[in-house]
Amino acid sequence: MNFTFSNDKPIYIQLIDIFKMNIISGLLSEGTKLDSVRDLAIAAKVNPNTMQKALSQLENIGLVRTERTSGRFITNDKEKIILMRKEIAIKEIEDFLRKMQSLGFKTAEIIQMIEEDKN
Amino acid sequence: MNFTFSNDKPIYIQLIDIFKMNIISGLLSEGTKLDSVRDLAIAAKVNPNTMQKALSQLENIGLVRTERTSGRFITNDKEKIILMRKEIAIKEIEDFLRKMQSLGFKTAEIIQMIEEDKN
Amino acid sequence: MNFTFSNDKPIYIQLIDIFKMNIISGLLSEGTKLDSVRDLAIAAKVNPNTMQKALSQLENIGLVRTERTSGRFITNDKEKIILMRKEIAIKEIEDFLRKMQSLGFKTAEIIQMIEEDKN
Amino acid sequence: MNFTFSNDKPIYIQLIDIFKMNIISGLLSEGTKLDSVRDLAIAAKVNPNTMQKALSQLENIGLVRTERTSGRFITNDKEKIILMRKEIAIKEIEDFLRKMQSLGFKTAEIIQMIEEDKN
DNA sequence: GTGGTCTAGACCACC
DNA sequence: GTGGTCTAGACCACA
Repeated sequence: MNFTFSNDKPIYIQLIDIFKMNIISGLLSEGTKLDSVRDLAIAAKVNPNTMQKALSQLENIGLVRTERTSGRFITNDKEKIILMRKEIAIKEIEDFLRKMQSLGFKTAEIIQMIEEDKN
Repeated sequence: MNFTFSNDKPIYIQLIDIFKMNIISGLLSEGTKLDSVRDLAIAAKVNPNTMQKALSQLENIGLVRTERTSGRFITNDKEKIILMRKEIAIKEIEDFLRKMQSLGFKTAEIIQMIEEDKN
Repeated sequence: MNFTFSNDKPIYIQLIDIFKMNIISGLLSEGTKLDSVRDLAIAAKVNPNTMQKALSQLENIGLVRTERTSGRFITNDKEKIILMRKEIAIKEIEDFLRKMQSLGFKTAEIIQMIEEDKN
Repeated sequence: MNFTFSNDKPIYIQLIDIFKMNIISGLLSEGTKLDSVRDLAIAAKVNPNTMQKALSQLENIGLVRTERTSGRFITNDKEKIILMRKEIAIKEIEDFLRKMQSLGFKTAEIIQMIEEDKN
């Protein structure tokens, strides 16, 4: 797992995003057992409190489940993961289009630029 | 000029963005004299120092020129403005594509979703 | 660190210069952790905001790196420091020669005067 | 006469420097009649008050003499001009050497860099 | 405790 | 009146 941080957003937010991405991409597949908070914190070179905060938010969203005695696991709910992927995509697209439109680009232009960027 | 702020980003950053957009959109055309710091601060319902901070950063980027005792002006450099629009667009597109790709979407899918969103 | 100010230049500019010189001279070596804004402000007998302004400009130049909650550090990039020393020197030399030449001195004369001054 | 201004120093100071340089270089030779404040102000694209301030300081130093009815003249005192040239040169050299030495350059290095810059 | 942001209000040089 | 600087002091998120 690749942990690199920018400093324009709180680290725990960036941790959450990293986990989300790794779950969606399948790098962390359903049911996988996570390392301990302490080990994860060490791996990410982050304060354990920060890692803790990220994980508990992931738990709130339902992407991670805690079992008191045996540790934390990625949810088994495959539907949930697919749904989240869709939700994030829609949000990203809308944000993107809104920004581009306020820059004065038409949808056709935007698509063209994406086509070009592909190369 | 419409000043409304969210609270997820510092006000001075939002001010910078507002000015940028107004410059790009042509609402503030090249060479225009800006109102005084104090007046702009009043208009935005913001402390003069906050407005000053935003404006001096705009000056650092080269979008605004300060004449010490006569006021601030939008750059005359039309090229610079066009360039900035392009730069912002490219940055937005790349960010967007990177995110979408790490969500596992192919360019074709992305374009299709944009097409659909249009409606 | 010796903080004394003249009043022909803004304090924050003088602070920047002091830090630069201390970095170049090695008094603040690469990677060093700086004291907190508040402590530095006290040491320099200056308002924390003023110190902050100086430090954030040093960050813009890339001489200082900020870690959001753990403090500020001198860059680790030794090359950058050497480069900066060189840049400042070149700028000073060019400024100096330009002035001397517009006073009507030839390079040979200038060098001779420097030689004499040495004694 | 070439009037271009930076904005790191007051304009009237820059005006004074420009006049000094032009006097020393001989572009304004001894005894020359200056244009009126108003015309000079127009030529320099500067507020007449600013030009006035510069000229009266030049008068204080004795480089310019005002004759109530017929206008302002560059001093006839050639010695004074030569002296001033020398003074400025010495000051510039000392400033320059002080700065270079605090950057850690030895006199020999400085001279070498000047030699190189010459090309 | 750390940096970051913001407000309020003052003073200054310059034009 | 203009921008620029500085102080004082408060509040916040983050670690």
